[in-house]
Amino acid sequence: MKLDHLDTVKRFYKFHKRLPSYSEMLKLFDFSSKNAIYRIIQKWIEEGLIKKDARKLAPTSKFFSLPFLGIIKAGFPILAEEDKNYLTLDEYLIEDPHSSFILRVSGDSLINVGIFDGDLVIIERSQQALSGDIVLAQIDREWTLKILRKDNQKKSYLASANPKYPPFFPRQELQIHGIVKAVVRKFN
Amino acid sequence: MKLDHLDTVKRFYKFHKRLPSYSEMLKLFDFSSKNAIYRIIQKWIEEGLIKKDARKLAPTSKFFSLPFLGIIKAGFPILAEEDKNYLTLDEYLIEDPHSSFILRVSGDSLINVGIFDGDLVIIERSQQALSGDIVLAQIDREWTLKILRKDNQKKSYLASANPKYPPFFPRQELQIHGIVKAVVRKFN
DNA sequence: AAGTCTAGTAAACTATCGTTCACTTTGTCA
DNA sequence: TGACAAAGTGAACGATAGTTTACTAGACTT
Repeated sequence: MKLDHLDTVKRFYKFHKRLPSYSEMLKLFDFSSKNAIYRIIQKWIEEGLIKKDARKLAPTSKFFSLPFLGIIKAGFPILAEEDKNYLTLDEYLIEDPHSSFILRVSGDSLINVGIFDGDLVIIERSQQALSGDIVLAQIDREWTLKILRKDNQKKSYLASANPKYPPFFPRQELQIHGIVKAVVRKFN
Repeated sequence: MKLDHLDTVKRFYKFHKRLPSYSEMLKLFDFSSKNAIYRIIQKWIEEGLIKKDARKLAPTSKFFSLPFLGIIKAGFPILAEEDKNYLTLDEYLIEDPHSSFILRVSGDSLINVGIFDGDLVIIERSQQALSGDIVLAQIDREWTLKILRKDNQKKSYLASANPKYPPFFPRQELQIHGIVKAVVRKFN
């Protein structure tokens, strides 16, 4: 597969975590006039891959992102949605980076909600957890990841998402430290 | 929660997709000498949040990433791993951005491998799929997302990960278009 | 064959970049 | 209280940034 100029810039970005300057692109593309670069950049700007503010280059999210092809209905053909749809996972999954962190899950107590042993969960420190939320909690001083439930007396307790484990009622106290906002699993 | 200088820069980055220049930081931090900025940047470089190459600033992955706190074993306390561990989801999940794309899954045929209705899957166009891989395939011209199996005669067929669906043997042809590399699910 | 696009070269320009040096203010700790 | 370090000011520096204009060679029309 041959690399065009955009691929070269993406490679540069991946390695350096920044866009190359015009003079750097001169070398990368083996050109000898900055004007050639200027024109190429203009084209990318029109295509929405790059933008400029205050005369400085910056990538757009289209630059980073993967094509989002559409929905696959098991048993049905692909419904390819709008042609130009792109997605950056970090942006999609993490709404408030400031108050979020990642944990690896060990154990099978949440398999029924599709959280498996080894999965990563993104947790947001949060004030208010609702019944049904999957929460990082401390129940009687012991940390755990479970589903928050409130019974009809509004008393909170924790439930597993695996029928083989019973619900946990706090003896003394139940502290909610965060809400699971997303799960992520990598195969292999 | 009060914003320190680093937070301000992160906000700027999130919005502009680039780091602010020294003069821009002057305004952001309300300083009046570039030297003050210079010193702050030096500190961030020592902390590994920012780096410089060819006199140009660039963030490191530590800059973007969420703290990876460790493993939570259901029923056991948090095992907080090494203090400084960071993770960027895009980098973690997508190995080859060039040949990857995203699809939203509709249907329950893969629930047993933890892929639910509405989840996003990251698919890599790939030459070689192994038995057991979850693949995007075309079986007798119909697109689907299933588990690839090979029987003892090395004949390929597709299986669901839901016992209520039978395996699919191709009448004429079976084309593998990609392998599912990761799943991602957002709550709410 | 003439005319028009496209993609590149070459050179000059200003603004801003990140750096450096010398000095001043503020805070901390003995 | 005095000393020292940390944090900020202010000004000057050369290097590089992105932009602009003018020109050229090849490819595509018609």
